[in-house]
Amino acid sequence: MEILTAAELLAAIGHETRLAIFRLLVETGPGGLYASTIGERLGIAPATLSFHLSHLSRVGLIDGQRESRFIRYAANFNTMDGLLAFLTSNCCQGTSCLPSMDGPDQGSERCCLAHKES
Amino acid sequence: MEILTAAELLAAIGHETRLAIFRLLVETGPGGLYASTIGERLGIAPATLSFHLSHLSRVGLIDGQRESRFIRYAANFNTMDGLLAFLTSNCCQGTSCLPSMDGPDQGSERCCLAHKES
DNA sequence: TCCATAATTCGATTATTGTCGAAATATAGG
DNA sequence: CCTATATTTCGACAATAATCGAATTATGGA
Repeated sequence: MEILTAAELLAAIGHETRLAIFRLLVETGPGGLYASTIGERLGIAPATLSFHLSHLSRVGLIDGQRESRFIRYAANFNTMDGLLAFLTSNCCQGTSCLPSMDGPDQGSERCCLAHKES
Repeated sequence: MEILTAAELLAAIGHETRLAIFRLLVETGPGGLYASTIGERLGIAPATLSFHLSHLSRVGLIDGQRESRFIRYAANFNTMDGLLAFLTSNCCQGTSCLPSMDGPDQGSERCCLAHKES
C-alpha cells in the first residue's frame, strides 16, 4: 500500500463521526446496516450522514449496495486489513525488538507493532 | 481506548507528511532520530516539521527528548499498539467469522480484523 | 561574552473540511 | 399518476488546518 493511500484511509477514519460509523459496521460484520439505521443509531442528520458515507465509500473502507429503497453499507475488511498491514510493516527494521535480549530490560516501551498474517 | 482519542490519533497520522514522519520513526525503532535528521530525510522545512512533530507529540504517538542542541524523537509503540487494538476489537461480534462455515463460501470478503495479543 | 546551530513560535495567508436546511432523485405501493 | 419514504446533491456558511519566512529561544563551544 502506498503512503498516500494509507494517509487517505487514516484521514477518513480520523474523524469522530466517520470512525463511529466505521466501527459500528465493523462490529456489525459483513451483513452491514441500512444507511437509515446507521443514522438512527448514531444520531446523525441525513445530509451529514450521506456526506460521511460517501467519503468512507470513496476511499474503499465501506461498500454500499442498494436494496429497493434502502442502501446497505458494510465495512470492507480487505481494505482495513491492508491498512493494518501497512501500519505494522517493517517495524524497527526487524532488528531492534527480538523476543529475548541480554542484559537488563532496556525499558518498558512496547515494541514492536505486529499484526496477524494475512 | 475512547473513540474520540482514537479519532485524534488517526487524524494525526491521516496526513501524508505526518504519516511519513511516523512511519520513518516506526521503521527506525526505539532509538529514534533527531528532528533535523527527519527533516533532511523527508525534505520538510523546519517550521513545518516542528508543527507536525508537535502535533504527533501532543497526541502521544511520538516522544521527544532533548540531547544537548538536538531533540531526539521516537515512535511511542504503546500508543500505537493501543490504537491497533481498538481498531480490531469486537469485530463482527465474534460470531460471523468463524474459521469454518457450513455451506458454500459466502464470498471472498476478508473477515475479521485481528491483531496479536498484547 | 559572542557566535553558530537546532528547534520552536509567531504571523499572515491559503486551502480544505464539516454541517445541515432545502431541493432533487430513486424506489415502492396504492 | 400520486404519495410516501430513503437517500443524495446543492448551496452557503463557519470552523479548522497547513504552509513557511522571519523572529525567537535554547544550547554548546571558542
